[in-house]
Formats: sequence, structure tokens, C-alpha cells
Amino acid sequence: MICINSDGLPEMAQAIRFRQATSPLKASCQQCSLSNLCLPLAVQDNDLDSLEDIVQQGRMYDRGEHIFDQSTPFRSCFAVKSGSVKTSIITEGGEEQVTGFFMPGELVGLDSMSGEFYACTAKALERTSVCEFPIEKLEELTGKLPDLQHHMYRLMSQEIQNSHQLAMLLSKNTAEERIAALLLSLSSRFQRRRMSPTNFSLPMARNDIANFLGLAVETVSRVFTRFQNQGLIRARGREVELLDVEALQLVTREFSRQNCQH
Amino acid sequence: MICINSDGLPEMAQAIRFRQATSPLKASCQQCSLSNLCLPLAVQDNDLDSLEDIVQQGRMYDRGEHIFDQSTPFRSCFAVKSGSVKTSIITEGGEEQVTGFFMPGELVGLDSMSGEFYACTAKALERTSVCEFPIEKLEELTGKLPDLQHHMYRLMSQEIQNSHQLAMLLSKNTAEERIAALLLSLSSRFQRRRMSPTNFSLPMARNDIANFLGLAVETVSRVFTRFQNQGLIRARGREVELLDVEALQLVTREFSRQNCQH
DNA sequence: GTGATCCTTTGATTTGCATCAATTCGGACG
DNA sequence: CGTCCGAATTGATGCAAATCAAAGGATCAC
Repeated sequence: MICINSDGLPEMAQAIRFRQATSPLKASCQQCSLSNLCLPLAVQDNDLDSLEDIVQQGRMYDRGEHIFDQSTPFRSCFAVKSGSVKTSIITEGGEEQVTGFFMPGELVGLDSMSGEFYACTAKALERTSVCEFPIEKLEELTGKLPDLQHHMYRLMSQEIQNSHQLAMLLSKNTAEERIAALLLSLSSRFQRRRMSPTNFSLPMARNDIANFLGLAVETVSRVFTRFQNQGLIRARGREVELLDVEALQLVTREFSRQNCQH
Repeated sequence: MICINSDGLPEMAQAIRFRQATSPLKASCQQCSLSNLCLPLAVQDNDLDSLEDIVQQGRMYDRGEHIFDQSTPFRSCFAVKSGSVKTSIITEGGEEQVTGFFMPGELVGLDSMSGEFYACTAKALERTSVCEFPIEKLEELTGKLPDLQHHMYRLMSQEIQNSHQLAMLLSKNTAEERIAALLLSLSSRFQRRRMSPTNFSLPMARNDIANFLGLAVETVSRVFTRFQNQGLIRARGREVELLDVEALQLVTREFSRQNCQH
């Protein structure tokens, strides 16, 4: 029995409920409100069936549950359907490095296609549901559908770029710049999902933010209060309101602007 | 007229000279000594022809020449044939962030498959030759050759992982750990190319190393001398000799070991 | 060969953030 | 409703690496 929560995506719950009535295990991309963000985006309507043939309805995951970890044999990529996911690398020493946060419609596992096991650990940040794409079938299908293959290349390429952006943030930017950049990234991703870009709830803890951005928790906390005192944001716990988006954008660009002048 | 240098890859020069005698523009993967590192690695012998049909012999680039930059429309991926390449992102402010170094057999441009223009700037670090894979033809071919498609996925996935590793290095490790890790990475990559893993010439300037690792040039210089004083390496200019590989490995692991103990 | 330019090294000083320490807040649960 | 434990905040201190400054070295053009 699959339980669905809507987690701030009310228009989706309905579609999913409909799907369940017709076919409990096979996911229906046609009915899914995320089809304009997820893999279906890339396939023609008449090919959507073949994508639906390979996708499996994943189960629900509670907050903190692992979807896979680095000892799990790599079998599938997962699209987030509702909720959100954190991926991180755990080193031999038990150190964690958060490598990404994934929101509905985003594909998790693209970094694992070159090995026998997953290259990272994926953990549900809240109650989360996913769709599963078995990699063998997916590769077979992308071989037949050039548009889908093209889209896979685009997605992976985008992930490389994102990771480079992160590296840049880590190596060149101050704590304030990093946090402003993260807030703006989340904002635009919420917006694309038809949620408020200025008023949202952070899916992750301060600790995850700190780890992701290469900072100490204390620093994250301090920057949040500083931003709050400057009137840029309003934050209470995980609830965040962006009060001055332009000023935040200015913060992220401050760095490059300064270095432009000499 | 294409000029070839052998740049420390003597066994290759001969193969290339042979190729030139038979077909000046079409590259011969069959004759190329890098075929066990590069894309041909993934295709059956009887499919090698179709790969050779799409690959174009690129021209030679002098040290410092751009192969492409962020204003170049994205058309092709490039395999390094000889020499080496540095990729970097140039921000609006003119700031540079080095995103990678590429050695013979490695594919440049995988991060650019999601946009109209290249996502980074590629610059020859020394006299360098490349093979060019037009992306449209490459995608068409990967649609026909599942093994090649699989290999592309692997390569892109690997690039995501590398970038995550870099992010981890940047956010968690000290200057010494970062530099030791880079030296060891270069070492193993030289080794795979049948060159000495302990005695090589750095293709990049200190500045590039610093930028790549998120450090100041001065810090890189200081760590090099410190390593030298400790008897780990011997370095004069770009010539480097790794005197104690195990000790270097210890340096990179020191971090995780320490954090394991409490 | 010689000057110009860039790259590298070395030293002195500053600083942003980590670390250590101590509350305070907030949700889970009996 | 109070108890408990992890999460978040705030303050004080220390340090690794940036920055500033200047001197060698290497490389190139002419």
C-alpha cells in the first residue's frame, strides 16, 4: 500500500491519486504534474508509453530514510516525485560531504553510472516519494529515443556544471556569498515548481547547509541572523522569507564586481 | 598541414605518422595508441569504422591557445591526443575558476552538452593536438552503438564524481592535503599513460594549481617547499619527483583518519 | 646578449572562519 | 504538561591561509 502526501504540491496529489486507481505499480507520467520538469519532458507523446513501461512506482520514504547508499549495487536512477532528497559522500573515516539537494522532478543517481555501486548516499529529507528508472532499461530506451538520449546528456552535463559552480563557490566566495547563492538557487527552483519563490520552508537542517557549503554550522547561523538584521530575509527555524531578492543577488555578485575593478 | 609533436608519448608519434600517410584529415583510431583510454575503448573492432567516420583530426594548438571559449557555439567534444588542456569558467567579472586538467585520451566538453555555448573555456597548456567529435554525429552514433552510449554515460558520470571529489577537497581539506591529492592524481594519470608515476613535468603553472585548488599562489609555493623539506618530493620549477608516495597518500588520508578517532 | 615580462619564491601582517564553550529553542514522547 | 535530547543560536578565542610586499628566476623577443 502506497501512501501519498502532497508536501506543498497540492496539484500533484490529485494526479497521483488518479493513477493509483488505474494501475498501482506502474507510474503514469501522463498524469503526473511534474512531466514538464522530469524525463517525460523530452519524449514525444506517442513515445510516453514506452517510458511508462520502464518506470516503477517507488515506495514512500520517511524523513531520514536512505533511498540507497554507497554499498547498494547501482541499479536505477530515481526521480523525486514529492518531498526532497539529500545526496552525500561518506568517506572511509565517516566524514560526510553533502553533494546536492534534489527537489521534485529532479533525477538522483546520475553520478553513479560509472561504477558497480552508488557513488553517494541518498537520504530523504522529509516524507518523500520517488519514481524508479532501472538503468538497463533506461539505457535501452535512450538508444531508441534520440530525444530522450539527448535529454539524458543534457541532465548529466547540467549536473557537471552545477558541481563546477559549487566548486567555484567553495573556493572563491565568502560565507555570506555562498549562503545567498544557495537561498537564491532554492528560490528559483521553488518557483519553477509553482511555489512561492520568496516564502518557503527549507527542507534541510542548518547542518546540511553548512556541510554542503563548506562552512561550520555556527557560521551559517550567524550569516542567517546577519541577513535578518540587514532586512534581507526573515528566518525562523526552517521557515524562510526572502525580503530583498535583489540585495541577495547583489551579495552573490559583490565578489566578482569587486575583482572587476582592478 | 598538420604538425605533430610527441610530447612524451613516443609510441604514439609513429602511429600518427602512419595515419597521415594514408588519410590526412580522417583520424585513425585503429592506429592510435590512446585507443585503450579514449572512446574507441568502448566500441567493438567492427564498429570502429563508424567512429572513425565521425571523428575529425583537429589542428595543433600552441601553448596558451584557446580550443574554445564560453562564446563559442557548442559543436563538438574534443579528445586530447597529445599535450594537455586546462578548462576554466570565466565569470562576468573576469574571475577565473579552473575546473579541470585534461591529459591525452581524456574527453573535453562533456560539461557543455546542455547549452548553446560551451560552458567553459579550454586552453592548451602546452603544444597540444586534439581529435574532434561533432556532437550531433556522436549522439547519432551512440544511439546505434549501445556500448558507446554506455561509455558516454560512464564518462559523464565520472566527471560528476570528479567534480564532487574536488568540492570535497575544497570544503574540507587543508592546503597540504589538497596539493598532495593533486600530485597523486596526476601521478596515477601519468602512470596509466605509460609514463613515470614518480617523475614528471607539471603541465600547468603554480597559478593554475592554486586556482584549481582554491588557494593562493603563495600558499602553493610554500607547500611545495615544505613537502620538499620533508623529503616527500623534489621540485624545481615544473619538474617534479615524488620521493615518498606513501607519505603523500598518508597526507591526503590524515584528515579522515583524524576525524575517525572521536 | 640584454632588457622586459611573467612566474615563482620568501617574509610580515591581517582576517575570515573554525573551534571551543555555553545557552536557548523546539519538537517528540511518556 | 513537564522532561529530554538534538538543533540552533550567540559569544570568546585561535589559527590557517589570504593578502601585502619585495626579491629572485626563468623565458621570450629583438
